[in-house]
Amino acid sequence: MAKRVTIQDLAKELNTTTSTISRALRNHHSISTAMKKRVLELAKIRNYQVNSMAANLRSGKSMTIGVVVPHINRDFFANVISGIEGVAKTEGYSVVICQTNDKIDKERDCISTFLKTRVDGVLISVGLETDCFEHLEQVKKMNVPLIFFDRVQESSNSMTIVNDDIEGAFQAVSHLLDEGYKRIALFSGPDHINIYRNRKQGYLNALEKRGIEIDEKLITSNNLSYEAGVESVKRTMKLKNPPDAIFAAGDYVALGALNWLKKNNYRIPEDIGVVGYSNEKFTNYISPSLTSVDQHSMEMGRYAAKTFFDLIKSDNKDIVLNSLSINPKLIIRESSKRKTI
Amino acid sequence: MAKRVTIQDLAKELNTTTSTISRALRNHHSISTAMKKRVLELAKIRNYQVNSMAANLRSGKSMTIGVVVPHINRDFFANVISGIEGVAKTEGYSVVICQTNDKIDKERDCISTFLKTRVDGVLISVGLETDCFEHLEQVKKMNVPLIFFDRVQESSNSMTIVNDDIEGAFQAVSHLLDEGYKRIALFSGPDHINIYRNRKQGYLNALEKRGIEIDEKLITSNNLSYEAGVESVKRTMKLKNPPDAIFAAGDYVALGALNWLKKNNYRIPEDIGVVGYSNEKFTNYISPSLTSVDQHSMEMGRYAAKTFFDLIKSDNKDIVLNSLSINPKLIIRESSKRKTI
DNA sequence: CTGAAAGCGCTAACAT
DNA sequence: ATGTTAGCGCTTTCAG
Repeated sequence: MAKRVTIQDLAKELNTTTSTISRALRNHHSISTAMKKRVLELAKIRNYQVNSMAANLRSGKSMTIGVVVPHINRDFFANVISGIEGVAKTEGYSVVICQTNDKIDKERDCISTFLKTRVDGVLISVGLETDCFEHLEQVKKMNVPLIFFDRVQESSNSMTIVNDDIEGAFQAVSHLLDEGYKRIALFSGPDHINIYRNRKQGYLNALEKRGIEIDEKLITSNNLSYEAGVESVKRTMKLKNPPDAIFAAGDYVALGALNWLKKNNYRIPEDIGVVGYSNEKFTNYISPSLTSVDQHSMEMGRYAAKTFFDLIKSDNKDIVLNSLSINPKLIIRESSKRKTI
Repeated sequence: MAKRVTIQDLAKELNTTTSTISRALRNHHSISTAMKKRVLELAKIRNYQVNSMAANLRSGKSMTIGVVVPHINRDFFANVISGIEGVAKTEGYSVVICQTNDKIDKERDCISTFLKTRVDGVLISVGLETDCFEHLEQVKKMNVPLIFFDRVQESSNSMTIVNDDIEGAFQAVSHLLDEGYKRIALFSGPDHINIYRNRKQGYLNALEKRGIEIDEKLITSNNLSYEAGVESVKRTMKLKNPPDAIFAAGDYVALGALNWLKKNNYRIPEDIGVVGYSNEKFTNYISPSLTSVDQHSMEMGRYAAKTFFDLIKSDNKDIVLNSLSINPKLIIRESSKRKTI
């Protein structure tokens, strides 16, 4: 690798010192306009690029936020990331993304890398497997701001940006009831993850409010994959008393269920209603289109990033920061709309 | 931010020097096992984390690969990234991802950030807008290895990892002809992007081979979005002599077309066949399921990463590295299978 | 407005 | 097997 141009090279060429070059490049007020102009011009000609490693080592900041998500190829997470990137950019920060595939080992690796590379903050949505938080305790121990979004560590006193998942699920299930469905199954995820426990709670609340008895047989917990949806619906529909609607805590699991139902000649929404969660783009593209709960993912990302910047800018680190909860929004589509019957 | 533990702290505590600590931590052969043990133990107790910024500044390597892709929420790119990450990890490298949303401005930003942070190499799939390559010339000017995958800069003499898109398209269109379709429309992307020009070429070759005349009216170029698919199919089906099949150079544009056709009561594949490209996961989940061309995305990522490591390990930088072309694979699904008619 | 000098935390010759 | 020393490229007091 050829030698890169440094501020020393520029200094030598302009018969000045590195301090002046450094200041000029960063538009410091105490440098004459004439000098700034000369420096900027030469920098351009010589194709100078600041060495962030050196700058950051010196300043003690990496100007980088680390983001940990289970899967980057989900619209929900991709949108959150876009939200984060937008805010980060205006602050001159860059965003480093790391995906865990819901594996706790990969999550540990990500955190470890972030700690070594000295990211200035970690924004994370934990994986399905994550029920132990030592690796995250490390982050706090090293005084790196840690902000959770969507899937959070509740035992922590860190900032969290979440949806009101109880409300989202409540709306979804209430909507199904409004449409005349009587026996609603729940496909959810592991209870140790806040969002799934809350979506279950919303489901329970909605049924309770209408005085409908809970049937534990209709409640399934799985990993929310497409395949899990196929599996669960197959089992559930075999019950003596099968459901006439399914509320799934994720869009992929809902899709698996929906496709199995179609293949087995159930009419949707006439015979059975289906509602998903997260409002992935495909929900709008399949047929019947899938009713789902939108989580304002981009907003969530923006808030998470803003929270980080508020945190590092506040001089009083001891203030108790409230967690933020965003109201989700039910998007009603064909898979649950049988009012006309 | 509290002071982080440094090797100096460890050195002081063990009454030795930073060199010894540094060597012990990196398992240098000239350090006694006893000392290594002491150092490792203390490091663990004190929760020491190497400061990569300092280490990299000193060693002149960042141990980081920068990956630039148009969209992270596409299965194709997500899989390529997974492939890259896998190889990178075995080499002790980390991967930094940056998405451009197909915008050239964002692409420039990404490259600029990567150059500043001194990534050791750049792997890129260029955006739809990218028809000017100054920002990429910069990379080469700074002697940073630059490797293209899928969407490449052809004028460059950099390494490229691509599919044989001509072959992929040829197979797809030949398959449609085999199924008895006569008038096949092409929805492709801008001609200045290699993959779209090649997929068009494959389409032309397949028709030519069967002695079918090309009808320019059946050839559309758009941005390959879902919406573009809707728009294009609507226009194309209004032709006096509409097509009985569509070969789309992307899955999303194919999906837009397919949904519009369904909504307008065309039977697929009976009335009209549809084939997409990239084998996104959803192609398997929609109905009718969508025939598509698999690009061996994960493999492509692995090769791209391997190429990078080969490059930095080879002492003779002047060897001419051949570009790599991977054979795509047609996955036949319901949307094009009407043989039984 | 500009320069001199120290040092961020680590690595790697070059000693011993 | 360990220590000494210099320095990666930059920022930032402190001096002038």
